[in-house]
Amino acid sequence: MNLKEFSHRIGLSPTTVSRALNGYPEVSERTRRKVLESAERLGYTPNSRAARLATGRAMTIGHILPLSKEHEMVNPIFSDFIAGAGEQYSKSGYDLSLSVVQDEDEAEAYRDLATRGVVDGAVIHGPKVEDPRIRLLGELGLPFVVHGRSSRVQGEYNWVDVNNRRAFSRATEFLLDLGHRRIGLINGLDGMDFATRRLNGYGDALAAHGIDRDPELVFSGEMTENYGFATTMQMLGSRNPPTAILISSIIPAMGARRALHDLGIGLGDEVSVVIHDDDLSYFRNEGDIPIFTATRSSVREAGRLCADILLDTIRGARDERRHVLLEADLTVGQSTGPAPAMRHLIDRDRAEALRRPQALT
Amino acid sequence: MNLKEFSHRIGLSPTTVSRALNGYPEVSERTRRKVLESAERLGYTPNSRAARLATGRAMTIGHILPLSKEHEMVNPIFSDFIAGAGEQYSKSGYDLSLSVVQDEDEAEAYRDLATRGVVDGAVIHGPKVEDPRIRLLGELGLPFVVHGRSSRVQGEYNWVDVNNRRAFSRATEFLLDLGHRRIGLINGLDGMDFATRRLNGYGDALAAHGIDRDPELVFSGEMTENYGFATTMQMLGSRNPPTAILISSIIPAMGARRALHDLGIGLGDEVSVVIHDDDLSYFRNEGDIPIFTATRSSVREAGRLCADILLDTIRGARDERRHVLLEADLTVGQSTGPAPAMRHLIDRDRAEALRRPQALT
DNA sequence: TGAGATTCTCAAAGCGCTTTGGATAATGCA
DNA sequence: TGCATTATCCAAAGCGCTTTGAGAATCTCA
Repeated sequence: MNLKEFSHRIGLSPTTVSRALNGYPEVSERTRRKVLESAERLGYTPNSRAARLATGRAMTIGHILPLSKEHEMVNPIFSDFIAGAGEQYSKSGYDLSLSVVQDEDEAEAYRDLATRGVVDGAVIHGPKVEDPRIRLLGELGLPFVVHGRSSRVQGEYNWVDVNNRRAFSRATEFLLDLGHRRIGLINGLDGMDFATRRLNGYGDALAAHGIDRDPELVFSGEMTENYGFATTMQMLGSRNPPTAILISSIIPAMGARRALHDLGIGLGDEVSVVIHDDDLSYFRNEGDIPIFTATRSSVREAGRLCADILLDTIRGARDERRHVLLEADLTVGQSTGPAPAMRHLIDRDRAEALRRPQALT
Repeated sequence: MNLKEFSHRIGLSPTTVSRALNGYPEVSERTRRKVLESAERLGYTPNSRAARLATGRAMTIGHILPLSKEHEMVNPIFSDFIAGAGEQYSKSGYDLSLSVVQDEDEAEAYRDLATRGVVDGAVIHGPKVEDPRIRLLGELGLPFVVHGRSSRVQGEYNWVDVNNRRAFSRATEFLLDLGHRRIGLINGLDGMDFATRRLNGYGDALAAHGIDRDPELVFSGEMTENYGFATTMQMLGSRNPPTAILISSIIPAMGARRALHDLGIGLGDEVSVVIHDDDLSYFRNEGDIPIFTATRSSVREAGRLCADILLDTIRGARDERRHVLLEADLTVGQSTGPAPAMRHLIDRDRAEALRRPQALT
């Protein structure tokens, strides 16, 4: 049933019905109630295709999921992020359009989304250090928000990011305090902005303690379980292995744990591990004492925030840019302890305190 | 720029331009080339909102991601599935609309998608044993495909499923052959169709060997790491622990491995584990000898197949239903071995052969 | 060369909604 | 009661595309 027929059936003009349904003030409460009721009863729902053409609004937000030919991998945080964002879209009556494209076609995909007029805004996932998509969306005039930031892009834009640098310098400092001096870093893919910031945070803390960064202890790659396994194996098999490792995600941390197990090395005991925990719904690092000592920041919450910001800029007249910087608190779990060589040196009470679970914010 | 302006600029009528762009035969090749070229040069792309209204086609497939208030968890296979399906949609010029809703609102969400006319078809994820969505979509007249099946729903419909029963009876038989008699099952959530089929396959194999199903060895729940840990702990802490465990996904298998490790029990040695592996991109069970002995079936491929089938039924005139039943081959990895009590009884050569990696199809 | 067939092009009518500008009915105030 | 407001409602004009039905142009072949 279309508007014409529906309005005719209930003895009103299409105009009035449309106004009643869309909450315009020109229609009396009594009429509005009657319209809503009849729509429910007769099963009338306005056709969105027509509404979108008439209003010029797509009522849809675009997300692009790029797949690279080599890696063929979907970012494991993607689904949690989208769940968070999608929740907010639903609440505001927006739809979510997801385009899966080969990564070399990504720019074209954004352009397409914009010119075809199927979205009112877009989200940029996984920004690189110098990400061309930011400029592109700016030129296209499509409102957008970045999940993360792009260090080498100047100009203002909307973003929601974790304070990666701070989180990783905090985590590194924590390990340094425990007496660790050789600390490995299993980081995300080179070129990703978050990976760079984390590397810097790690480097900052080491530098503050006068420790040189050993390139043999720093890895970058896609965060799979196997990657965590392989890098941990490599580090621990070297002639000068680390006593502690920082890992950028809980997924490679699974691989690291496997490596430690295979080598018969005690986690949190002989080798300490601190992870960054995105609080993935199927992989909770929880319990009285979490398994891993971790800097945690919910990626689902980041999704919600991105959505809120984007919807705000789409609806809002004011043209200001909005940012959110999330702090990732460090929570001590079972995976960290005093550096082996230090164990007898460290004050017993202090060591005990450091092992106790607590938010160190 | 719109069609009117564009066609005027290149000295043609809107009709001709539209036909040229949409590949109708009424336009000469020369004209078509000229139009395509000019569109490229002048940056004209037809407005999809208008096209959708005019054609009555949404050129969009709907997926619904339900979130339950209690679990708050996103199915970890979701992103890989969607990546597979999305790939195919893109190739065919279809968009993918993703609705994130509270699970109690799911039926309403499908209804909404259909009546608002924003999708031409939909995919049903994670069907229950008796799933009302199948009937609902049938009534709505919306083409759909189910990823999985629903045992207690009669009537024909499109689906793509893994032969779960066969996979799990195979896996169970494999363990029985290795001499295991007490075999645990860490299964998916009760009520899910796939979980029921897997339970049946497991039960079939046990029954064929005259073994009663011990309810204390069967668990159902959401497949998180912690779930795998907790159930494994519980089983191995009982007075009559299993010597082998079947696990429905690699995620809880991580938890099981953690439990074994914590208890100091050797994986594949003292306790054997067989998993079902969805071949998640960030969690590959690979290597010369895979870590886990597993029945494997790529969920990404299932996504591709679902998309193909759905697009086919949307475009195709013929009203036949289509099914795909995927067989999950068993591949032997490092996580299985002869049952401890049997070890001295089993012929050495045979045991060796069973440990060797191979597809047993 | 011209009739018929073929190829190409076009004007105009939707698709189902929103929204403007104006008409009508109801209400308030003197 | 009469006039000015105000509260309701409506007709009609788009939104930008597709597609029908038909006309103009070109081609084919006797």
